[in-house]
Amino acid sequence: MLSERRLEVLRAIVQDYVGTEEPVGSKALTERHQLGVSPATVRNDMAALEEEGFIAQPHTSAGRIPTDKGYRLFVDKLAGVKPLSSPERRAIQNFLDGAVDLDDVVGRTVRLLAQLTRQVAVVQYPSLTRSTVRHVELLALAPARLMLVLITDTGRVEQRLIDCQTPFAETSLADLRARLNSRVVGRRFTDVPQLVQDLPESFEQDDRGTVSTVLSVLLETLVEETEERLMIGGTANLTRFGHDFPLTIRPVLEALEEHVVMLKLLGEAKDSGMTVRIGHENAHEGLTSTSVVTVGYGSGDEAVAKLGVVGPTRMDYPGTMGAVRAVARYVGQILAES
Amino acid sequence: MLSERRLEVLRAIVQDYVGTEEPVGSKALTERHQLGVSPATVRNDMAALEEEGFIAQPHTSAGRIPTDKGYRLFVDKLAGVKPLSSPERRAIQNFLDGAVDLDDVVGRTVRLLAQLTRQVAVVQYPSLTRSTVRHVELLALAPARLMLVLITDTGRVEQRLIDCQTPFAETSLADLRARLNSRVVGRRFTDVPQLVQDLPESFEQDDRGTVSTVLSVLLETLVEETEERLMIGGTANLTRFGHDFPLTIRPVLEALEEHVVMLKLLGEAKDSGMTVRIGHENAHEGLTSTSVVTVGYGSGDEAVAKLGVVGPTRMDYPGTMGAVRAVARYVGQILAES
DNA sequence: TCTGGCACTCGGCCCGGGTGAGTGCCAGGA
DNA sequence: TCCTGGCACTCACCCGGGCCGAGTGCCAGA
Repeated sequence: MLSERRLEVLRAIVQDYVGTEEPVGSKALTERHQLGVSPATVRNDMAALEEEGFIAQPHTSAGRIPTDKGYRLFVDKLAGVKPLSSPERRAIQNFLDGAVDLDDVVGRTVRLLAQLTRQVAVVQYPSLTRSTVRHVELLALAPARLMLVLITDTGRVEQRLIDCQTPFAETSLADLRARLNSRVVGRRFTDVPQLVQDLPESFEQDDRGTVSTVLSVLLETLVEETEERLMIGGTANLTRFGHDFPLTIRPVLEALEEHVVMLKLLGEAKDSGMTVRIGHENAHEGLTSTSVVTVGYGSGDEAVAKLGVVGPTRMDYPGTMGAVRAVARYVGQILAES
Repeated sequence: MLSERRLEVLRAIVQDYVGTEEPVGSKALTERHQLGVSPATVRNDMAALEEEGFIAQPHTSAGRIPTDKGYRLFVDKLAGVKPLSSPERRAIQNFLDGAVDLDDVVGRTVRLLAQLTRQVAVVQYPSLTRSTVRHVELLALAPARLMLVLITDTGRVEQRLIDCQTPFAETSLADLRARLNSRVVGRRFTDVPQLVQDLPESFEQDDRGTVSTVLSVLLETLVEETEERLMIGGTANLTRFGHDFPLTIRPVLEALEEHVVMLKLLGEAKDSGMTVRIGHENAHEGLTSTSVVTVGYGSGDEAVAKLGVVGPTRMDYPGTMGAVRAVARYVGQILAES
């Protein structure tokens, strides 16, 4: 295994490279860090680190830069999570407290995270799958035209139009509304199908068709809307990516716009705790030169969605992880209050 | 005024420059276009065009490139709007027909427009100001907690939580709901304040406070949500912008993320017909090297919102204008159907 | 008014030398 | 055994000079 000092050298290399964005050499290292040994010794350590694949040289006679494997070791063994300063915490709280509805909460979170980390922020809307029903509303827009409105405990609202074959009496509508709500309010979305299964039978012959239609639209909505939504911001920070722009940035922008891709990415992360995926650890090929830091957040103990940032592999991991974790906590609090 | 031929030369310069992205010289021009004159003559014309500020030289002994003023003349006098091919039209219609709700319509429109023009697409959600009310719903979530849901004729839904000081009987709630709807359904949002002004007076003393609260939240929602929303896509196309990346692209990304800025931009455009703002004609300084093509769209005769694209000043104006106009028409149709 | 000719300009490219950061290796010392 | 100073070597980068060619402006003649 690598000696203590070699790990220390790796840490120093990562820190310097993240700071300067330039390959770091042995002399510069000994000058900037108190390693207690000479450049020559560091060179030997570097040779060993390179042998093991933790660092690499862009070309002969250049300094070293960390590889994905090197960052991985750094994140796992060498880096802590840097807590935010109190002013930063206060700023977060103040900023999030001003939110008026769910869209606003998510929007503010994205902006906050992007600004704090100076990277691209990704925030998933609270998932319907893990949410519960706050209310189901049925409105008659016209004699044979209904609107279904679904409200979740996280404040999300979904609506659907329903065209019925036959008109539906206002009293029956009120009846259906009441029965539907008494069954599903407070229940999880995943349980709804079972809970409403036998509902049509309890209605009169004439209304059964319409009731079935309404239920099928409701179930459809549940399935469709289980596809999660997300919001992305801070893409301007991509310009701080590196020198060789167009080629690096383009696939990243494309991946970010494909929400399906991003959702898959979030889905692959652990449900609880922080996940860091570095460079080629990301399956999507547009993101192989980026690192993704994600964490779950929720209104209670349980995570209802995830948020995170996408940045260059040469990012400030401790700082980023600290910011991501802190933001997730505060968003959780805000959601719990509303 | 400029002679016919000089205009022709300008047109040729714009076309070639847009195609090649390189300064165009007199010889190349005569070779690629049937101008019927020699390079020397063209040089004289170019000198005149430069004198008038329509074209410029990046440096001595280089070809000419159009200035903003040159593009302006091109768009106003020389360029038509290129209609789309029938396959393209069919593709648009097919793609948009699959949309299930308003979010989906807007989302698909953005993607479509971005793909068609290979530029950044901006689509504004149908405006509340110019919309009419389809339905107002009031739900009792708890004895002293209501939810207000506002549904527009374009399918947009807004909701707000209301905390009341005193509980509100279900019958009063139904009463309020009915009276509210009978007054505002089918009316324009801007007319709502007047229409509900005297509503509290018609209620019993006990309920007046709550009714007032509800109304004030309703009016607040109208004001707040008159701030329009928009969706943006195709930012990956920014990478095709030019050679000198980071500096060009960064302010554009920043402007695009500031929805307020973009909304202002759309607001400055004409309500009907197509608007093209070229380079420095855009007030926001992040966008002075871009051109913005916008057009209003709506479910009926009247425009309810705008959409458009943001691209480099050296864009294919006829093609872009054709695509923007066509998409706007089809979106209008889709909205009218729903 | 257009044309061909001509001299001129200047950015881009290639080449070659100098510079310096950084390396690998080795022999000597703790 | 491990660390250190010394040394030769490599190679990216910078800089200046020279060549090339596209493109220009001007002018005299048709």
